Amino acid sequence: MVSTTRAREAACAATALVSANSQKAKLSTIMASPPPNSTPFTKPPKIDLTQALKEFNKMLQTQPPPPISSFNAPLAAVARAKKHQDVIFMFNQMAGADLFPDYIGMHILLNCYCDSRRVGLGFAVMGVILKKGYNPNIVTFTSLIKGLCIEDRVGDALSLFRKIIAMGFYPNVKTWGTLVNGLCRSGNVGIALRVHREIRDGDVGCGLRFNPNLIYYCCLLDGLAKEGLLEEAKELFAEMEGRGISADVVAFGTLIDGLCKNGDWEGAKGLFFQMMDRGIRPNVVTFNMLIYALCREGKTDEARGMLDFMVERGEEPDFITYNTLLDGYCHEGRLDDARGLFVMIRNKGKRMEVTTYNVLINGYRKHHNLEEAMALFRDILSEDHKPTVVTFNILLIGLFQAGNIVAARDLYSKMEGHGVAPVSATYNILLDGFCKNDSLGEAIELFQSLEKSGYKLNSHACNCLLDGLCKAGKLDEACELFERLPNMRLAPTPYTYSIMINGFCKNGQLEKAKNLFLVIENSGYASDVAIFNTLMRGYCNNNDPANVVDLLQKMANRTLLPDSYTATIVVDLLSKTEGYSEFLKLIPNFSDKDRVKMT
DNA sequence: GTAGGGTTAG
Repeated sequence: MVSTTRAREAACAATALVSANSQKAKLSTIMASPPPNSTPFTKPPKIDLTQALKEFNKMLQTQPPPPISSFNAPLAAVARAKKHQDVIFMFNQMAGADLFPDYIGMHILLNCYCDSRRVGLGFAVMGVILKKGYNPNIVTFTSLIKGLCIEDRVGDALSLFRKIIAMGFYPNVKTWGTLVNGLCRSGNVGIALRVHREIRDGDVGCGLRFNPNLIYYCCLLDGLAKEGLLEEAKELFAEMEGRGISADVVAFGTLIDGLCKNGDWEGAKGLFFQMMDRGIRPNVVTFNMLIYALCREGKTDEARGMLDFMVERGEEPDFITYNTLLDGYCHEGRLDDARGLFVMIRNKGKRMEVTTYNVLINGYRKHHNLEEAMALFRDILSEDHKPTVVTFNILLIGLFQAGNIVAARDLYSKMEGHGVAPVSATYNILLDGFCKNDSLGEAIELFQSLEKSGYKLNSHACNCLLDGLCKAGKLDEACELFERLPNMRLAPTPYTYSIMINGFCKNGQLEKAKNLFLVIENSGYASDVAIFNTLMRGYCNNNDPANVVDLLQKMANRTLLPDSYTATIVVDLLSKTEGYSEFLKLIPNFSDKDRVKMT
């Protein structure tokens, strides 16, 4: 939890960072010179896909066909561009011409399946490799481990890793990196760290030599930092450097970002200076992280200072820099400053990103200035930009919030003409908007027409309509839809249950509310605090304090923490009912001040 | 010619 003191320190640190002239002077000398120890990570050259495909098609038509191995280069090029569908299409074309890939080609296909969440087919390709009399190697297994991680089959990935070691294969830094990165990305940072220690300390046997590199460490570092395990991250950073692997701008950036997001500005600042002392230039990403962190703390002035500072240092801000600061201003309600920045960006003469417009439009929308928001929308059109679906979504929300259903309808009807297709979020906005603007009929109509057209509606869409139906007192229709959810292959969310319970309560059907609650309880579904709150609110409003207390007791028994909404119910209960205050004290969780968060 | 590829917004 970020404390206010921390936030204040953060602001001071950042101010110091941008305002202290001596430091600035020092920084400028350091940063003007090229990094002394730079071993920059060089991105692979941009692949000319058109060229690769042309080459491929030419080979495909050549008679007699060229050696099979010559197909691998274009296949690899398209695979590297992550165009998995295209790669598979290419293999199909080859099959159509009776061309069967060689060992390398089969690995390209296998990896392609693994990357596109079809690890099963990856294993099938390995089957073919074996059938053809080849042996899988560590490359084969590395791809499969990645595929398993992508599909969240972490246990399988780990057991495959151990199995291949037992079979005498030697995982290398790429295999470890794949496994550790896959574990981190699938939310298993703790396991990733354990595996790392296991590999590092040699427990995996087989005489493995642990020779990690910067990329390997960065994967794990990022995982730890994102998970908020900063102590572990710092330790790992030290371990890495202790092995003679010097951090670069990315490694520093990863840790700095983690510290920022954890509110540790002193630590972040320290690292930032340490990095510059080493002659490693912060790049636009580093600055963007700092600007974001400052904005999040509400320190937009310091963030602006940071922007000026980076420009002074000759680092070009990108659209993320601008969007971040713009959003910071909007968040604070400083729409004039936002507009000023926006104009400044526009005057730079570079092509604006539509996302930049979207940020400002959303700012105006949030602060109920629909006129400015719409004016910006017209700017997008007149400046020959293309609005995105996000632009429309923001404006639709604004128009519905303003109760301007006519304009919302009109805008929606114009989307297609702008070449923008609605997405599920758009439909949800419409359904919710119609319901909340006394146009339940229109919401139902839209819902039905979407269903009829075979559009896969999501739970959120159903929730919108369910809420609309309940609030309009159409309980029977709501129940009908609720019962239809399984047919639509949708599972009710906690919010769905709350809507239904609330609907019953509001219409005086407390018994039905309770029954649904019991169904949820008995189905083994973990009720969340919101579901309890809804039912308790219903009892409270119906002057049934005994049942409220009963539910509070139930919550306590399963250590479900009350929230601020629970608190309002309790306050309400105490204000209108005498004799319950003593009883409430007996409820363990509620009387334990360390566990109750009622802020 | 096949495997990991790392930091930033919404």
